[in-house]
Amino acid sequence: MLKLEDIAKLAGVSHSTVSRALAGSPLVNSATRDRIVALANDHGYQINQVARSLKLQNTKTIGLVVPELSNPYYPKLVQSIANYVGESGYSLQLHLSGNDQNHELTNLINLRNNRVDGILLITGEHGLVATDYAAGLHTSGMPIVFMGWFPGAEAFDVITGDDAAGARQIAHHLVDLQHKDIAIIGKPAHRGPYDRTTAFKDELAVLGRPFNDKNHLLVTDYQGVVMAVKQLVQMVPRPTAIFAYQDSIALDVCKELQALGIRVPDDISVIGFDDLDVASYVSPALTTVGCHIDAMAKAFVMRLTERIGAGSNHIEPIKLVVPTVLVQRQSSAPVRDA
Amino acid sequence: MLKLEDIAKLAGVSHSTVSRALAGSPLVNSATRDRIVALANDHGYQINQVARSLKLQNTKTIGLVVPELSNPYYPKLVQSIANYVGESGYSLQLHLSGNDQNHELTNLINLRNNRVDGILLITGEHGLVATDYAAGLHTSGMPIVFMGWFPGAEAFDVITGDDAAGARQIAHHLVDLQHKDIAIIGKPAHRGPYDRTTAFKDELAVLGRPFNDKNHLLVTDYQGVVMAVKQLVQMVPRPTAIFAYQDSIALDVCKELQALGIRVPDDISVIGFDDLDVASYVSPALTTVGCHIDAMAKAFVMRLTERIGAGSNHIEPIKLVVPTVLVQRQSSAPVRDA
DNA sequence: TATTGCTTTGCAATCGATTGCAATTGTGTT
DNA sequence: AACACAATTGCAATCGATTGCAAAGCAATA
Repeated sequence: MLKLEDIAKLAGVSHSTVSRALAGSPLVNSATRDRIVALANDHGYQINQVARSLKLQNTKTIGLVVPELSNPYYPKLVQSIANYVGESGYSLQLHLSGNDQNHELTNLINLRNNRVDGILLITGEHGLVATDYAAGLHTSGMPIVFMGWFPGAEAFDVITGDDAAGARQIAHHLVDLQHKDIAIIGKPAHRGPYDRTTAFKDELAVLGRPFNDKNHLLVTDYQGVVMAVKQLVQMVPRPTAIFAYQDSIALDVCKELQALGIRVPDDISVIGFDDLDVASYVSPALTTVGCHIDAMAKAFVMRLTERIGAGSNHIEPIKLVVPTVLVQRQSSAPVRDA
Repeated sequence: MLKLEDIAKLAGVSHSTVSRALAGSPLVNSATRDRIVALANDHGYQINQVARSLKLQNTKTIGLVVPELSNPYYPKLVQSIANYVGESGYSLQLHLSGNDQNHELTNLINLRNNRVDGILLITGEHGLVATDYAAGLHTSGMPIVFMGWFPGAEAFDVITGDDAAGARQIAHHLVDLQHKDIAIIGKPAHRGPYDRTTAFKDELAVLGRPFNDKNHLLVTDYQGVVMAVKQLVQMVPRPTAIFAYQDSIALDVCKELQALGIRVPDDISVIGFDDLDVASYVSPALTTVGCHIDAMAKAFVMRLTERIGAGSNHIEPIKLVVPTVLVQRQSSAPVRDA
């Protein structure tokens, strides 16, 4: 692999001059520069970014920690993030923290060893796991921006979808459709007070339809959904609408209801949260709430590059909340007359 | 950020000794070693991988080039790849070449500048785009493994799903179900002679049901599918089965058929290719062909680490073909009596 | 005490770039 | 011809690690 020195010999100048020439420095005679650039091209010289990084103390690389890619929500996000990172002239180092995020700490240590210029961290079901280490990174000056809520997030740059607002939109939608007996199916909340289900219940109360907590079925996996749906259809009065904590659960719920011969939305309306691509494929297409993932990714990346650009200057942490949109499809309908 | 020198001062030794101690070298007195390691931990020393890379001439990083993540086939792959890459002790640098792969060359140049230890490249619709550059990398000794077929692939390590075999499985399946009037919907083939549709037609001929080429509708986007489906249902005789080149198209086909009041599979059977997650969510669940993505990813990564491990020794290129599985779901059924 | 040999440590070069400063060259002025 | 000044170029230090080789320390042996 050619290095500056080699081009320098070919051109009969010193490696300093080659370095300057390739960087387009005005300190080198333009004729010399052109000659050097031509030589470098002809011989296929390509800079050694590792050496450059060592000298300049930056790597032009951004680290991304994301739980996993099986849940279709993440790939959409990563796609957009990768595009913006690339556009900003950075390379992207991808680390998966895993479903249970047990690699989060290792991921961060790796990123620090690799001296990435900044870190984007997407939290998962368990919020932020490597809290202390992340905080240490932050105070030691490593630019880092989070996506997702977690306790203590106020001290950092955090971007989230407006979960609470989305939940409220769903509440309004169901009330508009005259639903009175409403159920929630979803995992226990790991994201703190701004949780979707909490806001949903609160808003129902505000709208004069206080939520009955025995209608909140806590499930965590497919088996749980199967059980919950069985239980739910036998309730008296039977709920006419179900709010599932996330689309993937909503899809399973629809499947189970249909398996039991119950029609969606004729008998029961089902609403999800996330607006996955799948949501529009299934039949009936799922009514759900989502936010503009690309806009979110853009803000995420831009905020980080700002921090990187600010160098060691202190920047006040901010919280960015991205608005949500209710996407009405076929799985929700007005309640039928009894 | 602490460096070896700093720990050396604290311990009252030279930075060489610290380097050896942290590397667990037997050349340093065990008492000294323990003291140094303790000091390093206490002060949170973390190695500078950039400097290490420069000296050792390796980065412990693998580059991955993949077209995009919106097509749900890729995230599954990337997820598995990322896991195996991590397990092997490497970091992963992710580059998206884009739908039309117009970033492929830039991606490769970047990876080379960054001196990754090896490259995994997943080709897309257009096969390999940056052919010359990739070949140059290969001959210059950069370990590189491809996934997907492209002209001239014989000279490199290539891993593919057994597209041809999968297509043949589908042909058999449809013939078993007594289908005679069969249509294909799919984009023009960019992957050369081993193309899915080609093998499909060939096998039908072998089975005594020669395919009529006017039943092959070439479409490239959603609008195309809409048109094609309209055209198809008016054919005389009307095809009783459709083979879609890939799941995403099959899903759109089902949607359109249903919109026109045609039942799947009662009136027309539809079969896809890829076995995306979505395929099992939709109604009716899609019959399709897939291969074990995780196994494929594993082979992909292992082959690359082998190449990296072999250093500059010449290794014969190999072609790895991963078998496919026919997944029978609800979208295919025996042809009805007229 | 001098010699040998082993264990442990440090010196200094090296990886390939960037850049402040000094040195060189060339041009214009008197 | 002598000098000032600007435009180019090169020297050498630096980034933070690894490692071959020399040197120092120490114990055992003659």
